[in-house]
Amino acid sequence: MRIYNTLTRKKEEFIPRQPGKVAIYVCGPTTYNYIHLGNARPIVFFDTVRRYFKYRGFNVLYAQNFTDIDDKIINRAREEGDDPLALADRYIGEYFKDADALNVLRADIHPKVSGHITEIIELVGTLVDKDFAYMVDGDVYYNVRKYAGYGKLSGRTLEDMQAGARVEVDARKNDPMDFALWKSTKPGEPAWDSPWGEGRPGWHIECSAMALKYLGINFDIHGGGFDLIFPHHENEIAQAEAATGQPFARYWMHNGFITINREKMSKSLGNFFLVRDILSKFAPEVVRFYLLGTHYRSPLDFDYEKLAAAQKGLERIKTSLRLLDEALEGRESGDEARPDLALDSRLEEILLEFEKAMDDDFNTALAIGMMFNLAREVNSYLQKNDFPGLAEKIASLQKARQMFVRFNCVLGIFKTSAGGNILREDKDMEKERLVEDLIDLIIEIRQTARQNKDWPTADRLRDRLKELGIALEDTPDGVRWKRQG
RNA sequence: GGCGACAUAGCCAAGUGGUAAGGCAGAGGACUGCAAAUCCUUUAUCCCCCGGUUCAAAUCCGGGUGUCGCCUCCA
Repeated sequence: MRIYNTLTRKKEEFIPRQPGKVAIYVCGPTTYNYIHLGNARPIVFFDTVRRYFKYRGFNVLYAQNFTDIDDKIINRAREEGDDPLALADRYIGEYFKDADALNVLRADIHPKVSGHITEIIELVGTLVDKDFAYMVDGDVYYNVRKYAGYGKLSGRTLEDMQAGARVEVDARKNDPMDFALWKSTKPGEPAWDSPWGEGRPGWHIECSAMALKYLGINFDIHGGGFDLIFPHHENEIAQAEAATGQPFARYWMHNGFITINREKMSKSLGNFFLVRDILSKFAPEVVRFYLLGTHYRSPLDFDYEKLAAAQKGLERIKTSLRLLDEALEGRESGDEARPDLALDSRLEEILLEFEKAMDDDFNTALAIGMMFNLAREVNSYLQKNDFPGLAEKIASLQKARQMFVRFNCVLGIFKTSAGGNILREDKDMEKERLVEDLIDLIIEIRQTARQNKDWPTADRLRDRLKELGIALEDTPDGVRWKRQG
């Protein structure tokens, strides 16, 4: 497998710290609001990375943190008259609602800052002891001039950064780029005792402390959005490597932004779309499919038209799955089941291409292309062979179905049951069943009309159903229906 | 001011030296009572522009134009 490493600016062969194991840390959200689509991209992408490692047989240790102590949370809590930690907790709950909907698997560990104050204080203490940090009025700052590697991730020198002169000058700091490890308490803020007085952690120290605690030194992959390269990840490296004297993480992966009219989606610009608002208009599988349709390092421009186009594409894959299921329904693979050699070798090719795509820096866009190729092979085969008439040769079709499931295991687009069946949204199943029965009834009536060549009635029923979002399809084997829009 | 990324058909989007995946939209055909779905065929002589390297470049190098990002909270 090859991974683009921000640290070296090139694709490198992935060599795990320990054979067969991979430890991944991804920077999670600061929980003071619902997540927007820009937040969802890394969540979905790195979930896919993790799934692929598992698919490749790795033992995966996956950690994603929550920042539950932060200026923005404190401000928000003040506005709402709430307790900051309670507010953060509430939004962690909301986060899981959105992430679950997008079929994001739970991380092995979801550490929170508030639960790791001891580790953080210990790490800050080490940095102070080793003279990488200094105290001013109860604040503790990291001294960037003491760490020779500062800037290696973002590819800048301290001189480069200061040329911008956008850093506010704080005379108390040794260098304008020095950043807070520990902030002294202010009235009304959550605070903890420390050797430097009451206070709370700075933003960057938490990830160094928690990643070191759970994943250890020199762990495999650290991920997050491009905007975290500097200063967040640069600072994480400076803290961890100064404290341990060892490399922090081996591979740094950063996803590109979601844009709106080619401009970064961000809270400060106010051009963001909340995941739950999008999910009120489109199925979660469409959103996930859309997010994975572009390579993770490229920007992805969002608007509802593009989501609609993705929905139509996904529809094609679902149709193929449905046709396949219909063809296989009631058939068991027995002794008479022979593979179709031509189809088999095509399937094999597609599988290899899929894995090759994923091996090459997680090229999910190409991988999805392979899903379309698979759909075309299946559809074309069923068409050519007039399949429901053929009792044998189902072995290859079963293999094709298995491939859909395997691809889905990695991409996580459809929710699947334990048996690998791809399920539809299973809310309100009872109502659902009634609706289905009613539609079947209407279809029966329409079939009678058709037998009587009463086309106006038949067409009217079909048109009315269409208005209600139910599309009918007449086929030689009977009538099929599906939801539309 | 410093650093960096990107520019592929009407739209979205892979492809980083060997002669342009895939999807959406469009066109023609098969199938159909008409549709839908599906299948088949078709849609970029060419990958922002100009130079260079090479037997060979969308892909490498130099220059230009444009768009975006980071340098401040941000996924």
